[in-house]
Amino acid sequence: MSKPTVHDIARQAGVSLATVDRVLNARPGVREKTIERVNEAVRSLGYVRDTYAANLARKTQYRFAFVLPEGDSQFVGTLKAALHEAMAAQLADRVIVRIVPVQAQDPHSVVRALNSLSADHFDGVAIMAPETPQVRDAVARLKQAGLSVVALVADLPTSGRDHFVGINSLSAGRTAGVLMGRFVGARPGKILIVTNSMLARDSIERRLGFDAVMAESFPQLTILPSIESRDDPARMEMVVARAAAAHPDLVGVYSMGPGNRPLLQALRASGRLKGLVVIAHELTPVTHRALLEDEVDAVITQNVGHLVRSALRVLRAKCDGVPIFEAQERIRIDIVLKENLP
Amino acid sequence: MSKPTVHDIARQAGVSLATVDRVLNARPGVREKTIERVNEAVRSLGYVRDTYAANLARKTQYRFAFVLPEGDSQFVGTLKAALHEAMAAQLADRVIVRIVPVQAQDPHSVVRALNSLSADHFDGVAIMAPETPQVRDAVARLKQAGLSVVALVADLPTSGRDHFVGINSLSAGRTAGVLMGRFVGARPGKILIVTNSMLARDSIERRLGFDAVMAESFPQLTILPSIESRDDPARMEMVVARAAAAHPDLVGVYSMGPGNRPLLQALRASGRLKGLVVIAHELTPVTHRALLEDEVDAVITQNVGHLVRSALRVLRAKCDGVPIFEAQERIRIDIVLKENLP
DNA sequence: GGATTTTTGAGGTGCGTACCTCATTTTGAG
DNA sequence: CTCAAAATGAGGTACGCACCTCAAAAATCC
Repeated sequence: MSKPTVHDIARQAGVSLATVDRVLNARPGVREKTIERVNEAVRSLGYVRDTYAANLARKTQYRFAFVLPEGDSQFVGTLKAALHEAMAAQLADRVIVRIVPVQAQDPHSVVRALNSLSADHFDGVAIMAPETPQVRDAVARLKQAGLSVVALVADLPTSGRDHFVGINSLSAGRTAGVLMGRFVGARPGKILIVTNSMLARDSIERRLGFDAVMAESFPQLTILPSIESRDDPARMEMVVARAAAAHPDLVGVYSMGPGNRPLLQALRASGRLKGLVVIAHELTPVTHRALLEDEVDAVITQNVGHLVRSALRVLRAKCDGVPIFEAQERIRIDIVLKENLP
Repeated sequence: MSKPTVHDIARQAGVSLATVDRVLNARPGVREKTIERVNEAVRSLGYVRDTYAANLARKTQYRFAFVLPEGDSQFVGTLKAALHEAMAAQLADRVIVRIVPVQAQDPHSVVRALNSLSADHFDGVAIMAPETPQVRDAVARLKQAGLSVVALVADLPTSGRDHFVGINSLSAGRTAGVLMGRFVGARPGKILIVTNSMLARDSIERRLGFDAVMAESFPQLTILPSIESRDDPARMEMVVARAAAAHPDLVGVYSMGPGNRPLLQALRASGRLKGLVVIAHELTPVTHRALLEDEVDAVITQNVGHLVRSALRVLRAKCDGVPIFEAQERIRIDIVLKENLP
């Protein structure tokens, strides 16, 4: 009738509770034949361990670290807010999270932070940082020490991380490209692409996706060389203003990453904003407001709530050694217009 | 250090465990002053009840019914699949769900189903059915009997349901309108709107949203009177074919509800499909495929996984009498293009 | 067949909470 | 002040599971 328990398994398999316990928790001292009998009972009864009761008994605390860029990035701000929210909501039971701020653009800072995380104090780490050889090695050390590691927002594919929680940058770039092409319409013109740094893997991939779609479907649009702001708002404003002035036939702007505030300021100052199709990434207070004001036409984003909840679920699953529920952990590429603002 | 327990509260408030228990579970026999003391301790320690331990002790089972339209609607199919998935994944602990199929277009069938749900067998109900006076009364009876009721996908605003899990139809219609207008571009022409029935509240609201955007921003487009299929695939094919033939200057089609398969078939047969902007609702195998084949330009949808998980969470929260976490329960209006297909 | 090792059983404890019973103390009314 | 009623305390049991110990049974070896 109701959920089978360990007692039911013991009865079904004709063994004692202690033996069931040994099998379920992979403790030694059980004959292969008996293990089979118990597993058979588990299968036939459809037993699933009550993880909450288990954790209650085990009085485990999942200790996770979130390595996040410090500074005044609005996206990271919303991410942190979502993290606190997820913890406050009882969602994340028995989970204690420590946020470890790093200077993301400085690999040494990241490595120092990662090396400070020992298995004595943490069971898992979520890392949002650009991929560098040093970071890759540090992740390998963490894995060696027995920690679970997930990459957050930006993937660390060669690092041996357990999982990546985030969206596919190529698809995100393609999505931005299609929206740009269709929103601009038939008129020819130039497209400006702005980013923080074209060295980051996700910038490269977004650009690749964007370019591919443009070449396939919108040949009437010319893409200008990327403009890099290098984390400097003043520089962003200057180069954008210059580009706007230099290209009277500009029809669209694609902002691939952070720095939307100075970008919009420069475009406003240029007096060209209303005539341009602007596509930006990440829904933050700035882009939210810009959507409402019709300054930005579309925002490609990922739900930060999903990001952190997925990261927490995956870390827990990895610690428990249970499989993850792939369909739930796929982060979607959200398209936000003024009309479907959350 | 770690999470405070009832023991900590008892100590802090200077009362016994029994008294804490009486206060926390609203049992009688405690002086107002003492209740205050305990609540004060709860607040100062930041105690939150461990709901899993609580349910373990209480050995409650949450018994929920999902009243869903029967028939071969693809959307309902994906919804059921998501429901089974959510139950299979240990997400829905201690929750047993029974799916109650009804003939959604027949109010009597719905009412009969609702009346069959007694408080002896169920703690809550999620209902996906059109709003009618009979349904409203049946919901009132359920509420009276002490069941929690949430409306699913289609709201029952006047019924006294506890919560609505779904998207705002007006916004969904506006979103479709903007995409239609911008994708069509500058060329003038006619827009065809197809739906199951213009009597359903959500059809009406989607249409209102769509029309409003069109009138505001895309005056060059003319909207034809809605075509209703009345759940009849053959009728759908016929009326769509006729409309396609009658309007050579058709530039777009907005499908507001079910029936995408016969709609697309008719459009294919008319030979006009490739030249039209087609916007449809709900991501199903049919619309998924149509996106991949460039037959449909955009799909407005809601994540069925979110829908069912949200419904389950809300029902649980209502049964527990705890507040719901609004931000997490807001279902987003997803825009799906070929490029950001999940 | 006897000694040794391996496997199994029986039972207890605790996790945080609910719910119960039975004293004991405190309070308020007369 | 007395006495009944109300409020509180002390303690137990259970939920499903993990983890522990010690004894008993079974298998294995020589």
